[in-house]
Amino acid sequence: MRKINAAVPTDRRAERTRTALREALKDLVTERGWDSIGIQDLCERANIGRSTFYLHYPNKDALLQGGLDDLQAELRRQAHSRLVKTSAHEKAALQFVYGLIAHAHEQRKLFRSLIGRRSGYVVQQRFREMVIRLIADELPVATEKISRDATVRWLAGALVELLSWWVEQKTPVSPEELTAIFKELSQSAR
Amino acid sequence: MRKINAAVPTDRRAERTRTALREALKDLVTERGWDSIGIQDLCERANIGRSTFYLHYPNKDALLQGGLDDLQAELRRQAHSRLVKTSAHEKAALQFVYGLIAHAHEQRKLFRSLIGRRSGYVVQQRFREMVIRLIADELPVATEKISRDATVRWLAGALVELLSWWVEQKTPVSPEELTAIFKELSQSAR
DNA sequence: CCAATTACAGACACATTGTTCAATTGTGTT
DNA sequence: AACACAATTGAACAATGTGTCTGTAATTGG
Repeated sequence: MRKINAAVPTDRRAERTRTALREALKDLVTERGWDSIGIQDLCERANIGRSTFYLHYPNKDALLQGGLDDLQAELRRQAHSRLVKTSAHEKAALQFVYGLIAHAHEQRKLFRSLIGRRSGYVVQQRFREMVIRLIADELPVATEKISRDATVRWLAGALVELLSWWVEQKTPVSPEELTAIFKELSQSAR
Repeated sequence: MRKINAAVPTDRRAERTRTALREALKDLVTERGWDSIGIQDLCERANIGRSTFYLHYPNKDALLQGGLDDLQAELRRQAHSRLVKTSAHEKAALQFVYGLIAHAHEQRKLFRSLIGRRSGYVVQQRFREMVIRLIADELPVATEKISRDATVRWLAGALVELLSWWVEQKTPVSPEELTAIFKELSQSAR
């Protein structure tokens, strides 16, 4: 394995190379999914020599990993800023759900490649973990005998799958409707 | 692509070859996950010539799909036989759920590698698709305004995620309890 | 301007995939 | 038991992709 400078590049060329690679990754994942993408393809799309790739990342996963941190940070930021905007007297639990759904609505294409059928495992996994954390934060403390963890996972799985169904619909229902559907279906969890 | 005889083999040799391959797949997935397994490895483990593999399956995915198809068929069979036994006024849907959970219980290690953290994308995807099919078959026809597809996906996501939580627990609740939990949580879908 | 860093194309060894083929072995059938 | 046929085998093959290494050219920061 070769030594990789994983830190923030000080050189403009390195900077350009990396952003080009990340853009290429985003595009290609959106178009063709994760598995079918080769390093060849990434480099061609990014207009980068293939050997240059290995100067920055040891493999495909590392590239994804790098980009994903940023993405997740942004998702959380956006979701959070939406959350604060919702009025304080709407004290219903799982307020973030509408925010998340609305966000998925605006960035439909991105979400399709994120959680849709063709995305990669790492991405889906991360996204699910994020939703699990969000739900774990907001779910009222369990009163019944059903394990809270179980409920959280159950709810998160349902939400993610519902979302991934939704973003692939051609003429989807509105974000408000979807939120209503989800809350209606999930009322047993309250 | 070569022509594959996908039908039930009439020849014992073909029968043996296929079961050997499926056993090898099960073992190897349990040991090493999905991604790192090559067709080489499968054939060595199954004691099969590499070219023989391609006489039966076009690729790794197809082998997995075949195994999952069997599982699906068996779960359906179980569910059906249960259904006849249950009294006519207990028209409970989703009979297969207990079968699936019990199966996951018996083959805990396999399921951990199948749907747990270490598995690959393809496996999870295929598994989820199977659950979606099973649910789609058994879910009562929708009466409300909520789209049936949405309900199916919602339910499938919840079940799969609950399962994947369960198989990673150290001291898990019993299969019966888990089934009860699932039905309790999902009652809004009925 | 200069030294250091980065990019590049090309070539290399290596692994994996999927196909083909002739020879051999096992099977179902009569 | 003998037959025709289907399955298996190992070897060889092209094609593709990966990761590494080289010498050279181009950009960069100082």
